[in-house]
Amino acid sequence: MNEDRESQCSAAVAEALQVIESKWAFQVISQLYYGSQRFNQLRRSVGEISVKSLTDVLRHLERMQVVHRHVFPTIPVSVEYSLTDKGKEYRKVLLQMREWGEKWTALT
Amino acid sequence: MNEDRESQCSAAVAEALQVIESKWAFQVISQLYYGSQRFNQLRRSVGEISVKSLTDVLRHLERMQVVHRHVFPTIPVSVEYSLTDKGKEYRKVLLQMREWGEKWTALT
DNA sequence: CAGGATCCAGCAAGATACTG
DNA sequence: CAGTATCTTGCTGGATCCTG
Repeated sequence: MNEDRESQCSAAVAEALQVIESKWAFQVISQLYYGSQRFNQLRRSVGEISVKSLTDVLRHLERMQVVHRHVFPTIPVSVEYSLTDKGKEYRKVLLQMREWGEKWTALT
Repeated sequence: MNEDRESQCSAAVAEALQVIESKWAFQVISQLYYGSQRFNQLRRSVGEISVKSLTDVLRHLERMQVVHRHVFPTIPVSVEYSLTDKGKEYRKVLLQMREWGEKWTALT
């Protein structure tokens, strides 16, 4: 039986799903495709997101190794967020979504 | 400026994201790849899902035209759920997720 | 500036009981 | 069988205040 294969596949998809589990994740990732951004900068460009939500999603993406956090010891400190290679390659998933979305929304 | 292009792209991705917005959607869709299933049948194969949650996600997927609902006027009635063409093609997205997931979880 | 801590409202989602 | 209706609750996520 190929239950192992099954569950492995599910696990892989689950991992990908986790990335965008938060409703803000997609927007954050999209913004970071334009280049690294600082916290408040990101906050503004994303739009109506609370401090808590942004930190939450950033911590989440950081743990998933999709986003990298770089602290500059200036005064006051500044922190830059950028996509890791893993994060950059997630674009493929998003592009596939876009392709699907465009195909099926076109013929409403 | 290409803001239109931008927002169109976002909308397309948003559409795709909506499909799996519910945490059960992925499981339901996966099950339906095996073929159409009836309500309680689906309930059992998905696992620990409440009646409400299952009806909710099915209604949602139905409105997104990802799932088709077919009622057989037997006594008692039986209802079969299956994937539409739009739903079947969503597999591409899932496969892309799987590919990404497998690549990056392999090297933990 | 970049968050940590806390408080609270609102909704998601489960359990349960009932129906055509 | 395939739901609907209702009640209840746990957790999400926003607002606010505070700190290194």
